[in-house]
Amino acid sequence: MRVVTRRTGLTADVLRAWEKRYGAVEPERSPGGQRLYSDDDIERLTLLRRATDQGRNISQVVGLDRDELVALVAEDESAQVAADAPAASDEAARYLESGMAAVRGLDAGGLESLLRRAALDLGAPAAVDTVLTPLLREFGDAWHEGRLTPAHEHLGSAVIARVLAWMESAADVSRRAPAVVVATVAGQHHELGARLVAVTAVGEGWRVLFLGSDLPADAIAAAARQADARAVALSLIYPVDDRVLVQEVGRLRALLPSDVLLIAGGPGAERHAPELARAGVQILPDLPHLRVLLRSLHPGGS
Amino acid sequence: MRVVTRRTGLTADVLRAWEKRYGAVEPERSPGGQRLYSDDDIERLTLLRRATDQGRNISQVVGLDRDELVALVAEDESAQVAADAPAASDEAARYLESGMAAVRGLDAGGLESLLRRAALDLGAPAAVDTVLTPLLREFGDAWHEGRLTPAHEHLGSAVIARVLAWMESAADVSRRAPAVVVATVAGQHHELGARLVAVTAVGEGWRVLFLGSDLPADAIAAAARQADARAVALSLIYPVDDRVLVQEVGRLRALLPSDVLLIAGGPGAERHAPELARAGVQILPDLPHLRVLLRSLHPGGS
DNA sequence: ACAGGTTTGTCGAGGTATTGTCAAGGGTCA
DNA sequence: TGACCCTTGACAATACCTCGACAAACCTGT
Repeated sequence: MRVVTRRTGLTADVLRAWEKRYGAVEPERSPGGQRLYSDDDIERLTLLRRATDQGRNISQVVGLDRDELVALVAEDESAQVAADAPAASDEAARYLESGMAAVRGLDAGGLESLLRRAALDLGAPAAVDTVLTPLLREFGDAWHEGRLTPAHEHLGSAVIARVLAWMESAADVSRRAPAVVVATVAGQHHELGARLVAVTAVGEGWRVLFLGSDLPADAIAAAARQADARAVALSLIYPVDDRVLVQEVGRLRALLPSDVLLIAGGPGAERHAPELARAGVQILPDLPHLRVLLRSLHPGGS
Repeated sequence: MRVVTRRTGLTADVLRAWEKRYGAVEPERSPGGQRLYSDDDIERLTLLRRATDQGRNISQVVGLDRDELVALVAEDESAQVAADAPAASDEAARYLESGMAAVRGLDAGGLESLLRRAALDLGAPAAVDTVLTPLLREFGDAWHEGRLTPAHEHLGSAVIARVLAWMESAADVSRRAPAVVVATVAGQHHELGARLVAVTAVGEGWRVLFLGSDLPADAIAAAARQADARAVALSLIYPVDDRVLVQEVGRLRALLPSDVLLIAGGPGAERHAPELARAGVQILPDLPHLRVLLRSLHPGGS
């Protein structure tokens, strides 16, 4: 089945070889003898592919059951993430503290130059992971707990958005780099999450098409096709209406060419992880994971 | 196993050599004879690698057990952090190579965006120490050896100057930060050296007064006094006339308030180190040393 | 300073195991 | 009918394996 090769990223030959040689999956057959894969088969094959992508060798992982595979893949992939995830330093802690102080004093200019300095000092990946993201989260928490007024929170978020835009524009990328479409669904915080994704992708040497929020699936798919994108990344934060969200993402998946990877992250993605994964969406827990994934799609990043 | 080389950062050859020569680990074997490493093996190998990375030699650490290794590595690495010179990474090597390629192709725009990306990716200190400085040196060498024409060299230097200016301006610093005056004596390469110093100082949170080249001692002293500078840094490259250089620096020292530190670096400073040191000038061999010194004068840098 | 010796990472040659891919000839499906 | 899929049996490319040798870096003792 053609569908399966697209979904799993394996060639038809490999599919048959694995079945014949190791009995990796045993799909039903149509009356005429053609393979009919179930959703479980596809999931299993995808897991096997991810395991082999990490360097495992088929003959050794093919005997594992679903849960063991999930564990193995999670471990391998997170080991890889851990290998290059920027560690929180005490410098980062100092930036965080100064940043909070600047926000409390409504000192937008001070905050902006502080954050730009942090970005240059720590490097973009470390700054994003250990300063900007935590700061954003802290704004949100402090606001909910009444330690900051909405005005403070807005000011802080706006400055972070500006700094992210600066980082994104500072390093423009060759026209021939692979493209990724970054999109959101609606709302203002959404857009910040998407900006984080965009900066991360640019840092890995990708060409980024940043589509604002609130776009229907067709528009996103059309943009991806026109830009010849290799991937589409969605930032899902508020699950405004669960049903609609999952449905819309599913629709997008169907509209995209099947060799375009659809990636989702954020709380909204976590919550619906099972359905989304089954629909062929790659769920990522955080930016370091995204970084690793992008690198595996386009190693020549730097 | 591929997995192991990824996770430990050791090559397959080294893995086998250690096993054969020292019995560092003794992995199980598959029926076909391939090595099957356990998680403990991987941990142990990683520790061994870290120990050797710190300069230990294998034969001496290979006999230690896990806990001893952990202690040893922790000690070595913390000593390393104290020294905090950014280590050259292979990312840096890639940037260097692409940078040279861009220069050979006279692709100024490409070089500029590459270097800005490097700065954001690695962070300013690491970028300056492991990309920009080596690149500058390489331009010089290649030019002397006829591998680059003067035009290439000039183009490269000009782009580096622009990138340094961008880095310097990106993070402007609070009015209340301590100030340092950065000056040179004459010539165009001089100015690049001084720009490197300026960027380093800005990165440490200092307010920088960048005075162009070719200023007499009185003018520098006057500027330092007016800006209430804590230090004056000189980049001494061509010792145009040795006698004049030493004399002029001595005069500057005399004109400056005695609580203002006078710092000098570069080949010109190295050559006259004894006299200059005797005159009360602090000589520094490279930028990491400067960074440490600045930090000791103004710890709240970040 | 310099000739030996040791340590250690890397490479090549020659071989086996594993695994992806291909060609040929024929069947299935809309 | 044409596009797609099937099976089988090669085939080729990787990936690992061992062993032996080499070269650079480092350490000696003179």
